[in-house]
Amino acid sequence: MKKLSFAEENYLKAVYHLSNAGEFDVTTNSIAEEMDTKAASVSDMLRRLSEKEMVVYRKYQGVKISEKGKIAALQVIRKHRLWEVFLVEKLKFNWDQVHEIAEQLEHIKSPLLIQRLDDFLGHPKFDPHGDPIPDENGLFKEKPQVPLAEVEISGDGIVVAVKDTNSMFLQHLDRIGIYLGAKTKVTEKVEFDGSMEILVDGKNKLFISKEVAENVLVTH
Amino acid sequence: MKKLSFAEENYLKAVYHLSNAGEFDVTTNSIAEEMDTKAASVSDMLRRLSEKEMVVYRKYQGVKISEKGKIAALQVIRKHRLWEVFLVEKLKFNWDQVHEIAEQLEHIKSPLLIQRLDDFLGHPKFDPHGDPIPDENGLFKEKPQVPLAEVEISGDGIVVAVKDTNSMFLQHLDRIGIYLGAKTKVTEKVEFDGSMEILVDGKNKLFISKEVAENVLVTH
DNA sequence: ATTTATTTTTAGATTAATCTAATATTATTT
DNA sequence: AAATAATATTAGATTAATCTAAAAATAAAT
Ligand SMILES: [Mn+2]
Ligand SMILES: [Mn+2]
Ligand SMILES: [Mn+2]
Ligand SMILES: [Mn+2]
Repeated sequence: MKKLSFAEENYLKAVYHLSNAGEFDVTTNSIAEEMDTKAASVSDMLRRLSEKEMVVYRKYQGVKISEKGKIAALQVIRKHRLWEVFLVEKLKFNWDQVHEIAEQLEHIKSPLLIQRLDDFLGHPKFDPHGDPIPDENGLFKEKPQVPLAEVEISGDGIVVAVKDTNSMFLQHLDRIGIYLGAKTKVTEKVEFDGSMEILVDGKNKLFISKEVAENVLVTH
Repeated sequence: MKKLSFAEENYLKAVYHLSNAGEFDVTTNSIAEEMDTKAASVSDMLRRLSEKEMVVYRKYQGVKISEKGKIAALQVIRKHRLWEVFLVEKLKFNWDQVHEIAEQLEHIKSPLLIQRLDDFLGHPKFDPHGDPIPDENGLFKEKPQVPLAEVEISGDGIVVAVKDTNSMFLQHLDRIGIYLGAKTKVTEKVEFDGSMEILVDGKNKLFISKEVAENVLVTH
């Protein structure tokens, strides 16, 4: 099994994520949108990934990631998230600055490097956005988590992850004072527009929009 | 100025190194040999780099790196060497294991990343092989250095760099006990084969071959 | 059940990077 | 100075990854 190109790794990651870790079939157009490319390019790449048995592809029917593909995708995801931890923990980047750089670093090929990096970082289990880091075998467990938007009134929680990792969104969270580990209590829910009032760490009263509520994930 | 491809960066680095930092013209064949590729591929790439004004290329006459090209090459070299320091100092790699990985890492594009990495490492001036690390402006100073082979008998020195960074050579140095910072005294020189006897740190008597003597650089 | 719209694939081009084989240029030797 | 050898460039293919436009398949609407 020859090693994958950057493009192939990126496609595999997209298929993995869009299928929710391999559960559903994924459409050509959804991949094109996710990767900001054209459907024609996707079809072509799917044919090639299929020849390498990284995906199960039936023309016009959608694509599923194979076991082999899932293993490869999870290693790329592992690298991405470990590098993000490195950037935040060691190089003092903010969590909104690390994604693009990790997109590059995730393609560095050296199992030993990743093993050493993992050691250096103390085997972190989650990245700066609360996403779980797969181990060498692709295994990981996620924290149970639910969007703030779905928490019932007066419900408590702890922020454990963000769904969107867009830089603007993360900067907004910084500005209003929401961070991983923050304690939340939903004090009011507005039916009309999905916005809500929450209490952060028992002291900061915040009004957050539906968009924010849907993209902040809490556990309790 | 659009950013350079990995291939372009690698060619630029080769031209820079082979020309001894831009002093001489470089031949097509020497680049082909250095990069383990074919002369035809080199000609093609030189034409393209020339269009981008990264090199001054006269067909059949050889190539010189331009000022623009030198700046680009030095930034890649800076990244390569900083990453090597990171791998050795922080991830506990041995100096013979870092080159291939740095060959990949040197192409990551993020000025901020390199600035932060440099901070994190404490602004090192030399890499694990004793090579100087250019600053953000491409400036650096090398230690005065001479191959052990050229040191006269009974001459003292300190090992400051290695000319060859091949893994086998570095492992050999590890085995016989030569390392950066070691104190050397030439105790005997054999005309016949260029080998010599040296005293390391005033206590270890070593016989070293011409090959070793030519690739260990000392200062005094 | 047709027709229409949407989605997906294929056909044909393009660009970067590589190769082999053929040609051209420059250097070296008679 | 001509012949030969060494070096370098071009011509023509190939592969990966992308694109636009055309064709094919599937889904939705009449
Ligand atoms: Mn990310
Ligand atoms: Mn992340
Ligand atoms: Mn190196
Ligand atoms: Mn080095």
